[in-house]
Amino acid sequence: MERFAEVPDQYDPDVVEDRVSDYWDEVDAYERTREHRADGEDYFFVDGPPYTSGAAHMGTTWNKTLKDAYIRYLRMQGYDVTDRPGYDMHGLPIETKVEDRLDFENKKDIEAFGMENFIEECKQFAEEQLDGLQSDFQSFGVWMDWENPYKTVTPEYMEAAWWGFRQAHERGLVTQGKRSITQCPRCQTAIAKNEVEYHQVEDPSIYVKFPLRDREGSLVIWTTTPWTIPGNTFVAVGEDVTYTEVRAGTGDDAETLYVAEAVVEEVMGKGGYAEYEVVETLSGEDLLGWEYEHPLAEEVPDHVGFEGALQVYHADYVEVDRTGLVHSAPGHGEEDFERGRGLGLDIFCPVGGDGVYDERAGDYAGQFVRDANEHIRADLAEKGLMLADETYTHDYGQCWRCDTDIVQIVTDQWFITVSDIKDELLANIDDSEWYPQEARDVRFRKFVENSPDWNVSRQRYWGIPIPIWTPEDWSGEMEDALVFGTREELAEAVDQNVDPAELDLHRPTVDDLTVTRDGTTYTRVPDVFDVWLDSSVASWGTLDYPSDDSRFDDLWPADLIMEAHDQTRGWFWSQLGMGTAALGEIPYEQVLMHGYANMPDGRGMSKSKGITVEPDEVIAEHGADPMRLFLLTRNPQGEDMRFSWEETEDMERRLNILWNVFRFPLPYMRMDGFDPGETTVESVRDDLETVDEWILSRLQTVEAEMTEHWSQFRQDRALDTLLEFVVEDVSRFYVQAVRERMWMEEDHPNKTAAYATLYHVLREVAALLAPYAPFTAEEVYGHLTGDHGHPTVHMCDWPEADEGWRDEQLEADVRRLREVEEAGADARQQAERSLRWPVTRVVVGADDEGAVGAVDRHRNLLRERLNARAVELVEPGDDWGEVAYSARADMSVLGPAFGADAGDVMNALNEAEVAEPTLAALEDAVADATGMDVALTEEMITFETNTPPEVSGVEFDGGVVYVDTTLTEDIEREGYAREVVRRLQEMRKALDLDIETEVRVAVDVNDDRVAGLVRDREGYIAEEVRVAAFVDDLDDDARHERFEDVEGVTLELAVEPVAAPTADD
RNA sequence: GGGCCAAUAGCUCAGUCAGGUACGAGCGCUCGGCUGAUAACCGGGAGGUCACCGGUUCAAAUCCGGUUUGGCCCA
Repeated sequence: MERFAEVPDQYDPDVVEDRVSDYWDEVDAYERTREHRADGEDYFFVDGPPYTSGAAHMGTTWNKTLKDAYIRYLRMQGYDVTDRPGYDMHGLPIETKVEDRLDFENKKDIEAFGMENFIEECKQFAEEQLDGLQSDFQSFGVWMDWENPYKTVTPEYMEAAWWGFRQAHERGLVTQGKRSITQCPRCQTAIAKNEVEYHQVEDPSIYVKFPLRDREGSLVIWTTTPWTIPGNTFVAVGEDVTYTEVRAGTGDDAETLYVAEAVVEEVMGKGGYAEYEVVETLSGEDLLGWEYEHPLAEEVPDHVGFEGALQVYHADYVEVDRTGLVHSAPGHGEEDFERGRGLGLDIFCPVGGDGVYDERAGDYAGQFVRDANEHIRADLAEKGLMLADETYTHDYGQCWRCDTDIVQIVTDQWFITVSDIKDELLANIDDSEWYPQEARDVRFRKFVENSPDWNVSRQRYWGIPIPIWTPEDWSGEMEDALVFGTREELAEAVDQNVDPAELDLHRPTVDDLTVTRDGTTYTRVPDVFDVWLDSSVASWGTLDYPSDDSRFDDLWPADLIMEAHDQTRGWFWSQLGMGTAALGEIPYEQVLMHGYANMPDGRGMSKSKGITVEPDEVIAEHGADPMRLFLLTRNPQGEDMRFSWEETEDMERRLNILWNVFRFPLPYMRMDGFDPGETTVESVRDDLETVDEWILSRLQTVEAEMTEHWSQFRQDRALDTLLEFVVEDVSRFYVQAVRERMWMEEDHPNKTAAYATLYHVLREVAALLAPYAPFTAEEVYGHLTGDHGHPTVHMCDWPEADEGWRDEQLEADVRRLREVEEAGADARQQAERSLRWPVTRVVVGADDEGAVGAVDRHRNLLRERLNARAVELVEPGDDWGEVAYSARADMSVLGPAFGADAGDVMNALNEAEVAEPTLAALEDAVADATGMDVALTEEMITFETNTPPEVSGVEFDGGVVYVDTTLTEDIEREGYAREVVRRLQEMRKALDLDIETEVRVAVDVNDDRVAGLVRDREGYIAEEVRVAAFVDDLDDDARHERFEDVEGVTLELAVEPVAAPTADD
C-alpha cells in the first residue's frame, strides 16, 4: 500500500474489513506475526473448546473476542503465544441431534442402523458444525491457528484422555461402583446433573399408609413417585421431630395413624377424616426400629425382606412437611441411596436402564415405570392403603436433549474418586490466580468442597471408549482389570493384530479387541467417557501429549485460560479434577472468568425460545470492529453483560471520529512529501509547540495507564482510556488546535513539527487499537506506514510510555486551561454572545498558582479559543471587579468536628455569602443561620468567588472566568463579517463548489450602518470565501438566500461561481 | 429449595473493598453554538426514593440483616 494514499470520506466497517481480510491473505499476515514472535518467551494459552452443535452465539463471540484481544496483546508484548483452537466434538447432544436427523426413536434404531454407521454420522455432523464455527470466528477477526485445531475426536486427543485416566488409575482413583444416577430412559444412559433441565410437570401426589408390624396402625408417607414404592426399603424420620399417634375417624372405621405433630390437621384433612383424636405424642427417636409391612408385598413378592429392611430409621433429609415420614428407596433416590448404604442396607432397584421394571417387580414387570404409576395407585387404593390420591405440579428433571422425564435408578458406573484427594484439590486451587479472585475463593472453593466422586461413564456410542478391559467373572477389584493409557500399549496387549498408528479408538473398533492373559480373556467394558472428561485433558491434549512429548515439559501447565462463569462447575472444575488426579497439579495458572451475554433487557439469551441477538446480525448492521469494541468495553471479570445496539453504534461513531482524525492530515502530508522516517518527533523536538508537547505527553500517560489495566485483566478500562484520548484529546483538542498549521502553504518548521507529532500519535494509536479493532487498526497503520513499516500492525511491539516525553505539569496545565475555556464558553453563552463575535477581553481570576501558571503560559491559545482580543490574569490576593465570597464545606472534616450538627453547619456554610473571604465572616453567617456558635478552621471550607452578573463570570476549578462583552464598532465589524463568511461558506457547500473555485457575490444588508461595517471587511470576506468580485446584483441563475434576524439585521446573499477557465483561454 | 453474583439518571455503566455534599461519565433527550475533519464537532439544561424494608453510626449508594427482581450454578 502506498503511504498517505487517499481514503474514503466515510468510515465504512464493511469495506475496511473486506479489504483488510484480503490483505491479510495476500501477505500471510497471521503466519508472519507468529513467525515474528517465534523466538519470544513461551506463553501457553489453552482454548476452552466450544461444543460443536450449533453456530457461534453472542456468548461464544464475546469469549473468542476476549481471547483474540489478549493473544494479540501478548504477542505485541513479545510472547510466542500458543493459540491452537479446540473443539469439543463427542457426546450425547450430538448423538441426539443425529438421531433426530435420522428419525430414530431409541437405542434399538441405532443398533439396527449399525454402530459404525451411526458414529460416522456423528463425526460428520460434528465436522460440519466445526466448519461453521471456524468461519464464524474468522468473520470477526479472531486470529488463531485455524489450520490446525485440536479436535477431541482424533486418535491423538483420545489418547490424551486415556493417558490421563490411566494416570488417575495408577494413583488408585478409578473404581466401579453402584450409584444413584439420573438416567434418561430414552437415551438409556446416565446423564450428568447439569444435563438435566427442569420443567413443570403434573405428577401424582399420594399419601400412603404403611401398616405396622407388631402393633396397631400405620405410618403415613407421601410421595410423587408411586413407581418407587416397589423399591421401598425403609421409612425415614427425624430423631428430633415430634410425631403423633392419631386415632382417625369414628367407631369401627377408626384407625391409628402416625404423622408428624405439625402436620396432623393437614393430613387428616387430606384423608377426609371428619373427626380425629390425638392419642399420644412421641419423638422420632421413639419410632426408630419399628417394623412395617411392605405395602405392595403381594404384588412384588421379591420385595426387600433382608435383615434390617422395612424398618424406621433416622435420616437428615427428613423435613416436617407433608407427613414428616419419608418413604426411602435406596435403589432410586440419591439421598436414599447414600443413607441406605450408610445403614448397611442392600440396594434394591427392580428397574432397568430403559425405565422398565424387571421380573423382580412382580406384577409390574415389563411396564414402563411412569405407566405403572396408575396400576400402583389402583392397587394401593384397593388394599385400603391410599390415604389421599392427588396430583401435584412441580419442577421435574428432563433430559436436556430429548425432553424425556428422567428416572432415578442405581446402576454400575465408573468413577474417578476425587473425594479421596479433596485436600489436594483444595490446595491446588491456590496455585492458580483468578480474575476476579473472589470467584476462586468463594464460588469455586465451595464447589470443590462439595463435589462428589466423578461419574465418568456413559452407556452410549459417540464418545471416547473407556480403556478398561475386565475378565469374564471380574472380582470388581481394579487390580484384576486392565487399564490402557496409549494406543501402543493396547496394540501390544491385544490378541488381534493391530497397527497403533492406524487404530481408530472409537467404538465399535475397540469393542472387538480382546486381551488374553494366563488363559483368561479380557473384554472392554462397553461404556464411553462422559464428554466432560474429554475437555478436562485439554491442557495436554492441545499439545498432542503423550503421542508428541516435544513441548509438554516446556509449556505445561497453561499460563492462561478464559471462559464464562458457568465453567466454574464445568471446565475449570474438570481440569482441576483431572489435572490433580493424573498429575497432582492444577493445569492452569491464571483464569480470566467472564460473564454471560444477556439480552438488552437483561434476560438470558435462549436459542430455543428465539431470544437472541445473533453476532452476524450485529456485524451486518455495524461491522465486526464496532461489535468487538462493544464486547471489549465490558468488564471481563465475572459480570454479565447486556448486549446494547446503541452502544455498539456508538463504537462505530467513535471509530468514525478516529477515521476523521486519521484522514485529515493525509492530503497535506502527501502534498508536502512528508517523510516520517526522516522527520521524527525527536528530530523536530526544538520546533514543537506546547500543544505538540502536550499531546505527546498525554500519549505516554495513556500508554502507561493502558499497560497497567491490561496487566490487571481490565482491557475494558484500557480501551476506555484509549477512546477517551482519541476523542477528547486528539480530535476535540489537538486537531482543532493544529488545523491552521496544516493549512500553511509554505514549508515551515512549525508545520513539520505538527506533521511529525500527529503522525507519531496516530501510528501509536493504531498499535494501541490493534488488539481491539484489528481491521481498522490495520487500515490506519497501512496508510501511515506504506511499505516502510511491518507488513501488519499486529507485528508491532506494544507501545511503552517514554518518560522523556512525559510532562505532568503540562498535562495538568492543559486540563486547567480546558476548564477555563469551558467556563469562558459558558460565560459567553450567558451573555448571549456567540463565539463568532470577538470579545474585548477575558479576565481570569485565579485562585491558585496552578491556574495562574496555566493561563499565563497559554495566553495565546486561550485567546484564540475564546475569540478574545485580550486575556488578562488576576492573581490570588488581587481583586478584580466587584465580587462576593461564599464557602464550600468539606464534610469529611465537618463530620468528626460537629457530629450530629455537621449537616446543618454544612448547609449554613454552603448558603452563606460574605463580603470578605475570612473564617470570622463565615462563623457569623453560620451563627445567623443556625444559632450555633461554631469555630471553623481552614480545612473545613474552600472559599469561592461569586461574580457580578453584569460582567458575566463563570467559575472553574481554580478560579473564575469573566468575559467582557462590551461591543465596539470594530468588534461588530468582525462579527458581522464572520456571519457573512459563514453563510457564504454554507452556500458554497450547497453548490458543491471545489475549494479552489472563485465566486461572484452579492451582499445586501437591510441596515445601512451594518452594511457599511460589512463593506469595510470585504477584503477579509474575499480571502475567506474566494470572492473574485462583489457585485450589486446577480441574476436568477445564482444561488440566492435570505437570512432573517442575524444579530438584529436581515442578510440577503447571492453566490455564483466564476466560469472555470477552459483550455482555450 | 440451596450457593454465588448483580440492582446507581430514559439507556450502558463508574463510584461500594478502606462510610463523609452523587462537581458522577458516556449515550439519548432538550436548548443554544460552531462550520471546508462536516453523516463530524462544542457549550448549557432537564433528568436520581443509589431496587425495597430494617439495623449499626454523628454520618450509609458504601457496612450488617431481611425482602424483591434478574443472571449463573446446583437440587
